Amino acid sequence: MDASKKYAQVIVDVPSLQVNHHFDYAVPKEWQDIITVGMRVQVPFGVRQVLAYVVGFSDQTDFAGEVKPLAKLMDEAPVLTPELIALGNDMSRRLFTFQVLCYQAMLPSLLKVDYAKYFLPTASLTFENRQNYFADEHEIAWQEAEKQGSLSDLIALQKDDQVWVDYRMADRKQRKTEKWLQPLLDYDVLAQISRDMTRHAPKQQDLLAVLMDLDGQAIACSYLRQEFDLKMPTIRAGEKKGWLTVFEQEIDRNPYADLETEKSQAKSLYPQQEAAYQAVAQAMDAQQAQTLLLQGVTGSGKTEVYLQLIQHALDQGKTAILLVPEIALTPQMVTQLKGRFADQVAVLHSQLSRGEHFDEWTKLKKGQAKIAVGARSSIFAPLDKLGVIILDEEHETTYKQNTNPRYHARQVAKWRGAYHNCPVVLGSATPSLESRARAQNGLYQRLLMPERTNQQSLPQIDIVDMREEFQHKNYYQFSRQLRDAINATLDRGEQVALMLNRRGFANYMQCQDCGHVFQCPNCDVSLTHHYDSQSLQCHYCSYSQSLPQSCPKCRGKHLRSFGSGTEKVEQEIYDLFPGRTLVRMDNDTTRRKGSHQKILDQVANQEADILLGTQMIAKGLDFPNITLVGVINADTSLYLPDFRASERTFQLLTQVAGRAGRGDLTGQVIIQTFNPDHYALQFAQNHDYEGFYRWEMTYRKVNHYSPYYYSVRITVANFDEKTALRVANEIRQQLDQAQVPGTRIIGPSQSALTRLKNNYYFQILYQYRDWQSIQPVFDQIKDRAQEWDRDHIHVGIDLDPMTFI
DNA sequence: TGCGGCTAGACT
DNA sequence: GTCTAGCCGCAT
Repeated sequence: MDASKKYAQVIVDVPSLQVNHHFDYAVPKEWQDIITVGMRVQVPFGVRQVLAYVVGFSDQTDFAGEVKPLAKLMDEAPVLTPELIALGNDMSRRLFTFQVLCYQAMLPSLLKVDYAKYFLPTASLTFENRQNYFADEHEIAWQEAEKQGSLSDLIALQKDDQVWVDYRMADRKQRKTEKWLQPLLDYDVLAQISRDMTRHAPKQQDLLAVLMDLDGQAIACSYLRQEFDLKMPTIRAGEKKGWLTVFEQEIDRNPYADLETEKSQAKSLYPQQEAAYQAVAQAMDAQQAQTLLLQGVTGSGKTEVYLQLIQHALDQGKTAILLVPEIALTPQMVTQLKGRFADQVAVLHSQLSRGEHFDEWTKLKKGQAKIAVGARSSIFAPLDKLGVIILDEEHETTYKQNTNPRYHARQVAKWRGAYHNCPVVLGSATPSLESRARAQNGLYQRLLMPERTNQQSLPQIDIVDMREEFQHKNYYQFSRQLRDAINATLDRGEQVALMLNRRGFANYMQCQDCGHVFQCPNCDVSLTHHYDSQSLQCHYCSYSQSLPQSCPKCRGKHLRSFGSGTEKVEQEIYDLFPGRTLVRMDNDTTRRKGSHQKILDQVANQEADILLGTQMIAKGLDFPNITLVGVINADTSLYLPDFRASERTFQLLTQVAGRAGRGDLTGQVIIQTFNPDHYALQFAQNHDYEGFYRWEMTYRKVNHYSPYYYSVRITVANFDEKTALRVANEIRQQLDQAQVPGTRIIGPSQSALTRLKNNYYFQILYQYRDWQSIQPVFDQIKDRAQEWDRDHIHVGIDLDPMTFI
């Protein structure tokens, strides 16, 4: 017995400030040898039973009250490693959120539990009431009572001691099992039984023969049925005679069982790839927790470098994580990975069922798979001995979670890299300004891959001024130039990809005559059109103006609000290009499982002439026959009320341009815009990331934006507008009073979506330089949030937000 | 005095 | 987050 395991320290599954610390429970003696840190347990918590995570042990407790014992162990093996427990602790403090939410974020949803309550009769329940409420049932689910309207009656009966409430907790984890049999007797004994059998029993004889063959090995019962036509009754009969024993064996679901994979070999690297590979491999060999920024143009062969780095980790007896944006996790990509690493890789993504997700996770946990590939949350893959962590398309904003815990996978990656002494690779053609700047300052090592591996030059990019189209009375969303180019491309038997830029859903106002976009005089971001108040508002500061009638620049009267309304495009394609086949790829058409693959197959088999899609088509598609890429509307992402709007647009355009000319054919790109002179478009046209970086850094510096300043976004929501604003002002005051040097406070201002779910939203933007210095004041705000929450005033803290809507 | 509604604070 | 003891106000 282990005396130091007298008490278990647990974090309960209750996301609330008052219980955001560990509780001590007594460990029953019989569990002291099997319980470990990281297991899930069931504990009595007040009158309820709740789930809790074991985070530590001690042989004494500070708690003065009655220490209750653990109720149940939920796992045979821990689900969290000591590393992940420490990470969750750090994360929660850093992000001003609850520890338990961090643990939940790390685990497959199948490891959550469902809570339920049941009414059960006591001895004093009257006959009449039993007839009335229970009828033939021995218990009534709380939810059921609620539905049938008998809840208040039953609660009354509870007070009268006629019924009691049973609090239950049900594990969602249910392993899929199948029946196996274990032979119990030796060959000689079985042979003897076989000889001694007097009655005519052919099936039994067959069974004995199989058992002799097995030589003590366990086997799936289903195998006996398939191969020897021996069914369960026969086997059960053998069990009764003591020949064998039947047991339930856990099986793995394999979501990719039907995926055909071709074994792929490591390709030889080009010199630029080799140099990048060597730099990372060196850091891996030296066990250095270094961050490397791999800046390679689209088509420069980053993926092959990743694959070989992962191979290097495996060769060292280590493991690896590869993060990709969800959108890039196409069946194509999975096939490629499985081809190289077969069963060594576990792929985690949102289209897997809960069970499948859990099984993939389990493979990592058990060490059956050594490589985790997936979207954001895969950064928590339960792997030991990490050799390398790679984030592909590191600039993608989807790496930041936009619900609590609002973590950024890049930040977590660096934390884990430091823990394991392994390098973190950030790959992108268009790195985030933050990462690029860190490379500039020497915090990251910068690796360049400026050439495409197919030796093709980057595609020619043309910018079309849509204002002119408008003036020539072309009211279609297709310019004459794009129409001609589409026709020419299709006539050559090649394919076209068209991107509809629908980022975000804030509406900005633009003059159709001169392209002028209404912007905030204070903040240098575009104003948002609020339909309810018929005004233009800045939601950084509180600037507001009534809806203008004419353009202040050219006096034109054709003002239009942009942001959505792109449904027409599909119809226009049918009108303008009759007889051509079109496939659409957006959130609506790819939601169903396998539909993504179907669309891609259609394009690959050239069953479709035109691929029309949202941002989705900008990422990771590789079709040699697509030679023309058209961007219908480059502007929508340019005028989001967000200081990163230019950066996003530049990245998006560069990426989508990279889809053209992947094969031997030369690519062409046409970008339609009302703002042909905007620097994001100009730099994208010239494939000039460095130029964009320098220009954008100046803008960020002047306006105190990231990476010069970091920010925290505080949101306040309440059904009453005045209350929300009052609390927002209170918070503003509190921040003012804290007087942290080097900080700036903007707002409160109305959120772009003023009223959502019948709540009014206000936000404050707090710009800071050093997290340590702001921690105290935000801890205070977090503490008060509990009070406000009681009054349904929801205060949220988002560290380094990615959106401002 | 008895009750319903509400809220502060406990939950190991 | 969920629960309850204990408080208030109101009706008896």
